[in-house]
Amino acid sequence: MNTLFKALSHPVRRRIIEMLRKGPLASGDIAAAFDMSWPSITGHLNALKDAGLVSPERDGSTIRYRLEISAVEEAVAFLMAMRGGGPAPDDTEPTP
Amino acid sequence: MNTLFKALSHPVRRRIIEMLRKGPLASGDIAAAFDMSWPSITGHLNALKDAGLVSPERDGSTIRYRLEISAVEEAVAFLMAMRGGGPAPDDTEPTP
DNA sequence: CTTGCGATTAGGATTATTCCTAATTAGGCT
DNA sequence: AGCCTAATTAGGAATAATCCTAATCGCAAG
Repeated sequence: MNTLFKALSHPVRRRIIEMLRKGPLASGDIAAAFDMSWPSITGHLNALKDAGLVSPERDGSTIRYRLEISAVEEAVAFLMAMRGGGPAPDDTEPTP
Repeated sequence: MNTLFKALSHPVRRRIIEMLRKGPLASGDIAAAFDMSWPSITGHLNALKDAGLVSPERDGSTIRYRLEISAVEEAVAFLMAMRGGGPAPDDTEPTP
């Protein structure tokens, strides 16, 4: 859960998620959309992957990243549980 | 929006939010619930306040913090817009 | 095999977070 | 006034995040 919210805490990573709403994109296409070096984007993609928010799939030489909507849902559910009257959500996985 | 998600990205801050679900709490009561110095908790409370997630109210010598549910809703709405088919959410306020 | 393109890893500099102790402010009480 | 409790601010050390350039890996043609 911590990895998930940490991943969501950077504007570039949120923008990447938005870009992937319409479908998977190649790493290079994502990098081209930012005024930032390609290796930096790879770092952000790794953060998103570690959070379960995206998953890479190879297709020949290019690597496409697909949005994993379930992880977004997980974050939504957590926040809803946070403000709702139900049981307190379990926020395991403390800072490593 | 960035301040909001940054505030949500720390487990202690999320736990503070959970604590405030049932009603406002004094700064000291919050600090007592953590194995952490009081000044550190003050720092986290300031982060939450800057994000609009909590608001302090003085009552005599104690200061009580109240959860601002609207800010949580804002985060929920943003995430739902992120995975939904509607227009892309505006993620203004880039990294300062 | 070699060359080229897509992409990631490695290493390092810079900046931001996090947390502590010590000092300070603010209010209530005698 | 003086003192005590509640809480914050100040300053600094340790850690983590961010971003770059240079080097490397993986695959597909020629």
